[in-house]
Amino acid sequence: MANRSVTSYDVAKAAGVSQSAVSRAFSPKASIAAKTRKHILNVAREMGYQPNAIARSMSAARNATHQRSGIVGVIVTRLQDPFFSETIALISRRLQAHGWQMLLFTVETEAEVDDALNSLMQFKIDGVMILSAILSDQMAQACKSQGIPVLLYNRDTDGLGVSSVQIENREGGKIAADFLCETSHERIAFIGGERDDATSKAREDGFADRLAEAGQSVFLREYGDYTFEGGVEAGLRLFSRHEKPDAVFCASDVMALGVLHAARHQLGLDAPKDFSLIGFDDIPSASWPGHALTTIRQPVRRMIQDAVELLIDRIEDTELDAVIRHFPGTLILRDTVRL
Amino acid sequence: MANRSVTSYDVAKAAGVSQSAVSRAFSPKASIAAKTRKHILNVAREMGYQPNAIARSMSAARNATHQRSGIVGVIVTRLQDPFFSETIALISRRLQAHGWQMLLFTVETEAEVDDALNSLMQFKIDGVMILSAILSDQMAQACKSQGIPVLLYNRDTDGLGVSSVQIENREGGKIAADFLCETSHERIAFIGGERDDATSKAREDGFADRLAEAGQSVFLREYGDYTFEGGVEAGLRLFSRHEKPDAVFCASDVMALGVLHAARHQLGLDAPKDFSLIGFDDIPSASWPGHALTTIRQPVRRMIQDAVELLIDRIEDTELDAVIRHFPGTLILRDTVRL
DNA sequence: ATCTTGAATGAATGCGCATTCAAAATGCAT
DNA sequence: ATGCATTTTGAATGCGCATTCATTCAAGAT
Repeated sequence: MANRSVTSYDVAKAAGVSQSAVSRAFSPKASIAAKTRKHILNVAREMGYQPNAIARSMSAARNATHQRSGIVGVIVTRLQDPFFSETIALISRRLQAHGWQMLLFTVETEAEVDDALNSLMQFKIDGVMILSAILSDQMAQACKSQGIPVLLYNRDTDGLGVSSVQIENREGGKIAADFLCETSHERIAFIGGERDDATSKAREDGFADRLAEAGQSVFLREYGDYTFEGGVEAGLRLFSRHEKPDAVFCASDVMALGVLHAARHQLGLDAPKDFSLIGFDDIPSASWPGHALTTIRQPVRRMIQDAVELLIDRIEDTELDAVIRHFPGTLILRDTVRL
Repeated sequence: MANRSVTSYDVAKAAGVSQSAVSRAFSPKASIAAKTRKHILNVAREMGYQPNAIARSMSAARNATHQRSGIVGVIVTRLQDPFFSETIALISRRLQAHGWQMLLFTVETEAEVDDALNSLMQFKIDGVMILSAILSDQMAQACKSQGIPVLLYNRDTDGLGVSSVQIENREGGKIAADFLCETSHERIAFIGGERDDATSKAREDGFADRLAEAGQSVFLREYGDYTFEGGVEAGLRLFSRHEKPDAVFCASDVMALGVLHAARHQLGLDAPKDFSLIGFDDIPSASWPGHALTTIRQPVRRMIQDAVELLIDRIEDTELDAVIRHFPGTLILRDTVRL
């Protein structure tokens, strides 16, 4: 049943030319008469022929010219998180715009990244983007020796010699701290993602440092696992204390929304009446009228655009050096903080 | 710079065996002495050798045995929609659990599906899943002739002879209608996705039919483009009328949440006090305390599980017939309807 | 009409692997 | 030991394509 698919030889025979001619007809810059090309393309279309991308990349393997598979690997954690799904959607779009395909690998924990990369590498991907996770020295080395450019998105490179595009997490924490100090808050709490997650920690550190500079300290710290439910729980813990915080800074919007919903519907509190709330990311639902969450926005579009371009540039010119690019977050003032 | 990667020949030489032996060492069921295999695997590991999946699938191309690339294509629209991102996350997991990789293609409109599939097919994917979109007869034919199983998720197959896993959209609409009639609502409005989207239409039709059976009719119809903002706009239009609806059924939760936020914060109305509101999908944020949206739940986990298994079964046994599987939606009663 | 030049073409080759086929090695029973 | 059945091994092959190399062809120059 499953027809073996049409090959360039079949088309060649049908068109009365050689296989080389067929190949050339499908190679834009090849030397072939316009008339011949047109004829071949017609025959090919009728037969439903499509060059086999796999074979194509096999064949290309020996020319230094462009041994590309046309596939970029992307490794992501927490895809169900709105921030990441938005990110992936954008990456996908931009990659496609440049003619690349995306092989997407989801992992549960950072520890799985190495394995994921290993699987991906079997496909001889042209490059790889790793979102909010880091790879081991060893894998970084392996990628380098195979000539596969790596781009870390929202994660420090730790001297791995790979490119990176990231939001300034520490600065973001500082912005939040500055704002809360200036508006005379006194019992300022923090809710992180996971206790030892690098991103969360950087936001926490920047936040705590700036608070210290203002003569304050972090009133309470909780961790909400980067989920809505985690935010709810953390919020509940925070406000169950005798002395309640008058401000909460969350390392992600999803958790901040958890705090907001928990406060309103389980604690009978509200922001900004009873406390101020600041999130991080600026996901779409942060701006919904009922939320109006004040947050630190990541310029996602520009970051993704840069990330994709940086990666592609390195794929196309392997001599290029790794680039690290930082983007500042911006405070988006909405209704969850008292002024 | 870019080291040409290690091949099975390199390993063979280093291990003092033939290339065949190396290949066999990496093929679980091949006939090779345990000792030899172990030795080869050791050498390979030291050299950082990984079989090239591309070449592997090239080579396999001639044996009927298993000409697999190990890649499943997935085509999706509106990836930023929480419902789809959750779906993709689940698909990815399940595919990986079965040892498959996912080549993800995002499209803006259904019209792009054919092109997307064409791109994907160049990679000789083993199968393809298309989410909430349909493909042309022609492409369906092309897939069949190339022996690539297709699975449509949440879309009718229209006699295309491909597999499908879908929620019962008409039934879902009926459930909503039944409930609103039984609770004596009288001015029942509907908000669809796009006016001619098949899914939206099926929900609308089931809804309208059942309303008619109960001697009612759809009070007002609006369309919200499946987005939050669209829901807001549609809600605003609905409630700007002199005679306001006392119930609204939305073809998706995201739109329903738009209506809810608009009502509360721009219209000074609330559900269920001033009107009842029912969504569709049961996305995570529908259950957030501040929303507590009554909705028609899709059993996403089971649907995805079935979808992936159905597709893989057909990949592994091409003789299998296409299967169409329907899942019922369930009314999840929360706080946005008056009883 | 002849020569030169560049373009167009086809035959042959190799990318990295799995598999087939035939040869060699091993195990076992006699 | 000897014979036979198995298992293990290596050489050779082809998957579908792009490319190289040598050849042919067309077109302008003299």
